Amino acid sequence: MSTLDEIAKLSGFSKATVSRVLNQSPHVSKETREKILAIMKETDYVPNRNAISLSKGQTQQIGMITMDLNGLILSFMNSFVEISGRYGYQTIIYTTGGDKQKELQAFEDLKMKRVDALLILTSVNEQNVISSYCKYGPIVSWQRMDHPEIPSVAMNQYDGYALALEHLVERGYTRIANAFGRPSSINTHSRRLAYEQIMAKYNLPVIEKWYYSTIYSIHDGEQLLRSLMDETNRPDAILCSNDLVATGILSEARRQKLDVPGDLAIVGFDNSELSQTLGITTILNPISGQAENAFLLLAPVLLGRDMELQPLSYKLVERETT
Amino acid sequence: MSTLDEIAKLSGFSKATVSRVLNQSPHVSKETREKILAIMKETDYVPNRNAISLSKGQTQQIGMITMDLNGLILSFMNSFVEISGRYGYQTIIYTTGGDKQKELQAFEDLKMKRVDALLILTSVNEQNVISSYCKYGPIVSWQRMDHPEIPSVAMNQYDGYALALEHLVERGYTRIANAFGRPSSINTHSRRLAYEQIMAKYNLPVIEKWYYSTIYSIHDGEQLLRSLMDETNRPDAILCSNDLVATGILSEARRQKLDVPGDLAIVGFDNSELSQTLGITTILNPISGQAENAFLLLAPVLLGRDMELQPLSYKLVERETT
DNA sequence: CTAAACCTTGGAACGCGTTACATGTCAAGT
DNA sequence: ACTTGACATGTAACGCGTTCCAAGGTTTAG
Repeated sequence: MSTLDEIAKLSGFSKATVSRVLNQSPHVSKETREKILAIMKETDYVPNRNAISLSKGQTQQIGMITMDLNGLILSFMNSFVEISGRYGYQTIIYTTGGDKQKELQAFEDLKMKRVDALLILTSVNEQNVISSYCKYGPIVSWQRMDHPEIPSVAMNQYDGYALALEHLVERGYTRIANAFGRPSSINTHSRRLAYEQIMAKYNLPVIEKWYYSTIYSIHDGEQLLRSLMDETNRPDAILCSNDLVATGILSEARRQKLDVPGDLAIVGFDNSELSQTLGITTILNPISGQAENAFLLLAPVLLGRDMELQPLSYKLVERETT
Repeated sequence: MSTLDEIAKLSGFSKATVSRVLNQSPHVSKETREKILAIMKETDYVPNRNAISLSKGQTQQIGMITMDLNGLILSFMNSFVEISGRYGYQTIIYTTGGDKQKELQAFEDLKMKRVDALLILTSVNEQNVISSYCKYGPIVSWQRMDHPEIPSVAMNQYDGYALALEHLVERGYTRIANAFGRPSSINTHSRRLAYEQIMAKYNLPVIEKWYYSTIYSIHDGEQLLRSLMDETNRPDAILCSNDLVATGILSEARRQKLDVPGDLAIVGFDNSELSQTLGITTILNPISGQAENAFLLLAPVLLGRDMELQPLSYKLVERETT
């Protein structure tokens, strides 16, 4: 395997000139360039990425931190890999499984310059631990972060939730339950706020009993509906924190012979493939757009130029469950 | 940002000794080690990954090539990232979108030593093009490859398909249709073979008309069943190439008021999350096991030691569609 | 015809660890 | 007392491009 040095010797030019050829510098005469290129071809020369990274001080790699890989993250990842690839950046995955130590490894890799930047999808370390790594390279987050140095591309779910609520109210549903996720999360807070404000707007009762928390999965959704079946005064609609929960509720409703949307309306969140397949009304969460914005936020540092973020908005996707 | 050289100077020892401390070499006295470690802590020293990669000649990174990211690949990826991480390897994603040139980039990265090895999930380049890169590092494939130098962890689908067939026959279904994928693929070939042999074994008719090809997605499944509705002599069971197709057929069957499994039995393939959710009988494809085997196949070159592959087998997962 | 400007190319240091080989020391073995 | 060997540490080359600065040659403008 030949090296740049060998090409230099074979061609009779200096390493500097060979390097210029490699980097398409205009300061090389045509003949020289051609001679050197010919020799490169002959000797099957390929520059060594590690040497380049070492001397340039950057790797063209972006680390992506996530607890696990799931359907939602997939679409984010897809778009992010796509757009960053377009600018010559590779994406490298750090799945932490929620382990703080493992997650820290990603931050150490930023410090060691294995990656030029980090994208946090979900993280478990304290924010001040994370922010202490900001000096080593740009970090952006999907998940909302309360730190000025770490911008987040997550959207305020207030708008999306309000959209869903208005839709339900319009359709005549008044007894609306909420399946929230993590009770302390910012998203839950926004949703609750939206719920209370919209209900107030239409003079509808806010029933705190119908705030359900820590509902995340299909299974949680199934269980939630099952527990509701025993009650006499049941809600006539359930707003879910994601499409998985909506799926669980829907399949349990079918099992219980409830008419959807007659007896019960269901609204999911995210517009995942699952909701498309099953015909669940949901809120389109512009995830690809957020992924692109994540990269655009890194651009100032990575590419040295500001790039305008694209404006994003939630959309209601009406299907058969409302 | 301090360097190894600075640590050496500050501590009064040579670079070699500092390096030994870093690499936990036993040939350093306890006091020396402690002194050096103390100085490292003080100066917030972190070794530079690129320098290490350059001098060691390897990056501890494995590239994963795929046309796109989808549900099935997710579980493969999850396991692969997990096991390779356990041995200190990072995974870096190359999504090609089916573009040959983009895919070649991954192979060039192997040549340039950006990655130590490659894992092909789906590729579009000719096998002899791919195999010409074997000399630059180990390459394994999920997708079956007909090249001696590129081992594949894909399993012969004959067994899985036979399992599904035996199950259907046992249940009394005799008019069994096949929804195949790519007609020329090895998998389709194995499935067809299994079909013909099992049908022969039970003296059941093989109806070539019921070989459907290029059926991949939910949408394809829906369409297939719709077209079947017009026929007078309908199959009483459909074996699908994946769970997506089964999902499509199932939801269309519901729409058409067909009784599943009374009028029509459906068997999927892969045991994806979707099939679990919807209660589709399917064949469990041990994907995580294949992912682990993929890494184990790289182990001889990467870790310098042979590791035993784990034996894998298909399993029938009975649910509500048979 | 000369000075300023430009183009092409080279020299050498730099980025930062790793490692084969050499040296010096001290204790155990005979 | 002398050899053998284990152990701690140093020296210097190596891995491979990049880039700043300088220099020689040529063209252009005045």
